[in-house]
Amino acid sequence: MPLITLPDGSERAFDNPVTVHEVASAIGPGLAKAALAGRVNGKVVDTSTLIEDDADLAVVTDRDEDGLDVIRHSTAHLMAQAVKELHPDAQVTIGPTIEDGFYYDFALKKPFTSDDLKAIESKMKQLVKANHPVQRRLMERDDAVAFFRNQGEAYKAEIIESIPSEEALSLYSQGDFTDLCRGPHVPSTGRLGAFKLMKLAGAYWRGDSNNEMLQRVYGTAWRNKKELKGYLHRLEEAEKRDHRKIGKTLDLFHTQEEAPGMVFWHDKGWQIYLAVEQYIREKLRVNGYKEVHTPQVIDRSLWEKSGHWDKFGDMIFTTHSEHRDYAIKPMNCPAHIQIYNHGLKSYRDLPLRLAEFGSCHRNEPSGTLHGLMRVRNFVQDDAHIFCSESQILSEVSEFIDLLYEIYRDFGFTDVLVKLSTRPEQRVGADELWDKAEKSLEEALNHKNLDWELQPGEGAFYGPKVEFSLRDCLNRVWQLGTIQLDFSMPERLNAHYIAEDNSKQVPVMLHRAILGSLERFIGILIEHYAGALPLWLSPVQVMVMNITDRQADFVEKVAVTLKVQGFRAEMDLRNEKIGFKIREHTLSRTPYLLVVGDREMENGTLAVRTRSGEDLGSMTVEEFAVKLGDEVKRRSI
RNA sequence: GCCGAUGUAGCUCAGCCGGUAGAGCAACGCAUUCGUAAUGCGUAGGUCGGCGGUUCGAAUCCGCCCAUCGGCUCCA
Repeated sequence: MPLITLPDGSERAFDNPVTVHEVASAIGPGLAKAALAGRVNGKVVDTSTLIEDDADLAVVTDRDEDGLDVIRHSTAHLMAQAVKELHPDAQVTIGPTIEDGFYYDFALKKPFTSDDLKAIESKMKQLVKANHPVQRRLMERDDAVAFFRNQGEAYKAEIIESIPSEEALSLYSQGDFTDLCRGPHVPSTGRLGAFKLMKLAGAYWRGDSNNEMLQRVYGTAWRNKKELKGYLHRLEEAEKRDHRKIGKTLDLFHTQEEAPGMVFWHDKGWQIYLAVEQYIREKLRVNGYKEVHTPQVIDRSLWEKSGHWDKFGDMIFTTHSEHRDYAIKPMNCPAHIQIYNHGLKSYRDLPLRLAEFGSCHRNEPSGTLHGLMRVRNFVQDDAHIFCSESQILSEVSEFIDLLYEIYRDFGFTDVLVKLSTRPEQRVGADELWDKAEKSLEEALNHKNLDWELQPGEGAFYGPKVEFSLRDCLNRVWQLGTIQLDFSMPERLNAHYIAEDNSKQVPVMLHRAILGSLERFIGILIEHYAGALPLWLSPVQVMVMNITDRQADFVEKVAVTLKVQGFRAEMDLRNEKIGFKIREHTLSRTPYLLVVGDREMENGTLAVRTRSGEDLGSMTVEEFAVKLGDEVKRRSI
């Protein structure tokens, strides 16, 4: 006699066990028709699920987030069904939902082509029209293994074998297609429809690069056609923000075949770079860091001692001279320890914070390079803090404050925080790791941050916290990090004399806020779609004449602004003013100053913003004050 | 590194079945001196990513390499 409690608190009693669908029908035929799944005591289940005892039930429709997830998951199954019908020799593996959609991995000798994708999509549409009921049934583990082996589905059988034996296995069938799946799924294929197959990709079986590569098909799925269209439109808009595209059109930087993964900064891009670097330099100075500079080419013996040669040898660029092997430095830390080691240190010297904008090279695998986001030559706002164990918490804490302050200045508030703990391959005693992980966790909680744990993802020498932002296509990139290191100072003989006159090894904190400046600028460009805040804009002001008569006046204005430290340029070309305005608006110059006879007579400027706003006329002095104020406030 | 796709003028792109390349914008020249998102006319510009092969003949077909793009793996 189940008593069903609905989300609005109302209760309905039934004489016999009922399915979710039956409850929905009892409430109303409209709801029954709209039901995609049910949420029984918080767990999402099929509409065919039988409820035997008293329970809370919410009927899940497409207006529910869980409903959308069910749609996506079922669309993945629909795709697998279509693939099996078109390519009977394909083996299915896994097909989860992801943000905005789903993917499914297939094992198939012949690579899919984009034509195959079209064919699969049409087949999916046919299957939707056929409106196959989706049926769930349970199967014994051994039977299930036999069932899938029998169908030539070796991967599925392997998955089942890895599922704990006490768990019941559910199989879902639609038409001739049966898949192992936890579910839940929509009641029938006719409930799907707003989907599109997006791209093909390779993916390793079980995410392990030692395994064979499968073919992954990505798709997107939505509640209805309108939402799908909206999503595709958002994608198109996002692609316009791509920093590689903007970098080209705004003439910021380029890359070329002869130097893969390394950036040729053009003058405008370099202005941004310098503005960012100068800003950070000032922040570091105020916050007790000492800026240093170390060699880019250092004998390999130092990297052997630090342990990097062993672990990352194949990713270190090398060079040699007079029978000596050198590494082009992949990081600054061993060099900073050399500076630390120069002269005996006392506990009174700690914490010692050494910062460097050091150019580092890493031979990243070719397939991973990506615009400014993943490069082989980069500069970080890198620093190493040498401190005692008792100073860790306060140092980490202060670092987090500084990081958020800086992100805010750049206009970033949506920061993802992750704590990565000890990996399998590591150095250092477990007690040390316990302590290190705990102090990071403590610092994060102390700051009331939402953070995610990434077990086993720490560096080989210590745990770390990562701070990430998303790019225009929603891909996550790590920028800031703070990493505890109990190992390298010891390996490289760093010491200090403690209060009790004993010789101690300092703890080293590796930390960066922006991370690689290249990547950070890539994120900046995308975040602002090229229209950087005034203080970062490569050209802040463009002064333009209407006819040749005003050329001298324009030049005077431009020089006046330049002398005051503004990045002002002038455009004296023999072009119509509309043409010039259009060009400099498209190049995202924040302020456009127009000088005609009228202005020249009054000694003023007509001020226009890149967003098309007319700020009226003002004198150069007035404009310079306004500009200076805005730069100082770093207004966005 | 692995899987797949792509690579034509400075940029964006066209070029069917093999017959020695084409547009728009930009550039350059001339005219125009103009008031807030494109003035008109003209000129010039390409070893079709590289190397090799098939062919009477290759941007087009085949092979290898390089780079880029989308993923996967990796990321001190």
